[in-house]
Amino acid sequence: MVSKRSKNEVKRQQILDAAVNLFTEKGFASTSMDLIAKNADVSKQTVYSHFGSKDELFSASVAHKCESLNIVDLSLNDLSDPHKVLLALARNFVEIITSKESCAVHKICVFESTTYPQVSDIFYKAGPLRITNEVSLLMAKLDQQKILSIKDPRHAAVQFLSTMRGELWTQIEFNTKERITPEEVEQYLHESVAFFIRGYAVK
Amino acid sequence: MVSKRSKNEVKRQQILDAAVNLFTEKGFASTSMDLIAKNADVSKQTVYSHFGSKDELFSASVAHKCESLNIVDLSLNDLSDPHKVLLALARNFVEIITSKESCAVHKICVFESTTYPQVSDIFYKAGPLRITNEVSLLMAKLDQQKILSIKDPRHAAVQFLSTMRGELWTQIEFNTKERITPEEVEQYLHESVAFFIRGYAVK
DNA sequence: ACAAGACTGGACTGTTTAGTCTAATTTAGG
DNA sequence: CCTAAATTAGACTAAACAGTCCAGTCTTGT
Repeated sequence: MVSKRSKNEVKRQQILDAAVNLFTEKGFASTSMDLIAKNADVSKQTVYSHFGSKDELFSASVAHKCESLNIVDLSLNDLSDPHKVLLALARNFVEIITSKESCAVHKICVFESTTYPQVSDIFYKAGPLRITNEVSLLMAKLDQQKILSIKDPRHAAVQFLSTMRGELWTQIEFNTKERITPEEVEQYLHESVAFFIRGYAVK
Repeated sequence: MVSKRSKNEVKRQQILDAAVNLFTEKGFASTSMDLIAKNADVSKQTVYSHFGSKDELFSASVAHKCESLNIVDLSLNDLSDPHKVLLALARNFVEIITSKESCAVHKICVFESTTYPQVSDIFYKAGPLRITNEVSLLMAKLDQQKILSIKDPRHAAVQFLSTMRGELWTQIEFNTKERITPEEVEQYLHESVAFFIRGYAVK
C-alpha cells in the first residue's frame, strides 16, 4: 500500500513534469492551466491545491527541472595530459549544453528573465555560474601543477567555455536549417583545445 | 505637403516601431493588437490594413528592426598591429551585442525560433552569421599578411567572437543582479585579445 | 472642388483563459 | 468500517484578445 504522503508526491511530480514540458515547449503565456492538468492526468483543482497560481507553478517547475539537469563531470585527477583532459571536458560540456532538455530550459529562463528574475537566477546558478566556478578551479590546478601558465583562472575558464560553445550552439539557439556536422564539431573542439593550450603554454 | 505615399509610410513605420518594441518587451503572445495600435497612435483597422494578421506584423516588425540594428565596423586596412586591431574589434563587438536593442531582438528571436523559424533566421543572418563571415575574412587577411598564422579562418573567427562575448553577455541574458564592471570587461577583452594572439602567433 | 482612398473609433463575435465553486467520489489511516 | 482529507468533473465568472464590420471623417492627387 502506498502512503498518503507519497501518493501526494506522485501527483505533485506529475504536475511539475507536465508543467515544465509545456512551459518550455510553448512558453509561459501560451500554456494553459487546463492543459497542464490534462497532461499531468490530474484535475485542475488538484493543480491549484498543490500550487496556488500559475506563477508559482512556473517557478516551481523550472526549479524542479534545474535540479534534475545533467551537470558536467569534472572528476579528473591526472591532469598531466592537458589536451586529453580539456578535450574530454569540452566534449562533455558541449554535449550537455546542446541537449534538448538543457536548451529548452535555457530558452525559457532567458526569455522570462525580466518577468521572473528569480526563475532565471535558479538556472544561471545551477548552470553557467556553477560550471564556470568549477572550471576555474581546474584552471587554477593546471597552473599550480605548472602544466599550463594561467594567471587568471576565472578568465581562462570563461574563455575556454565560451570558445567550446562554438557555432553549433548558436545554430541550435536560432533553430537554423543548416547545421554543423558532428565531425566538424569534433574537429572544432580538437582545434580549439589545441588553440587554448597554445595560448596558455608554459614559457 | 507630404505625398500620399510617404504619409502612408509614416504610419507604417509607427506601427512597426510600436510593434517591435512591444513584442521584444512582452513577447508575442502577451502583446495585443489593441495595444500596438494605441502605442503606434493609429487605429486598429489601420494596423490590419497594413499587415493582415498578428503573425505577419510580427515577422515584418522583427525584420524591420534587424535592418536598423548597428553592425560591427570592420573598415580596417592597416593590420600591422594585430593587438590594436583586434581589441578595437572586440570592444565594438561587445558594445553592440550587449546593447539593449540587440539583446531584446536576440531574445525574442531565440524564443520564437521554433514557432517562427523565418523570423529567427532573419536575425541569425543579419547578426551572428554576418559578423562571423566578416571576421573570417579578417582572419584570412591576417594569415595572408603573415601577421598571424591562421589555418582555418572560420574557426578562428568563431573562437574569437565566442571568447569576447565573455561573462557579461551571459549575465545580461539571465538578467542577473551582479554584473561585471566596465573595468573588468575592459581588462577581460585586453587579456583575451592577447590570449588569442598567443594562440595564433607566427612561429 | 472633387473623388478615391486612407483613417478613425467603437461596437461586435467567438474564443480562450485564470481562477473559483460545488457536489460527488475516492483514498488511506485508525 | 469510519472519518477526514484528497481528488474529481464540470459549471461558472470575468477578463482579454484576434479579427471583422461599419459609418463617418480626413487626406491627397488631380
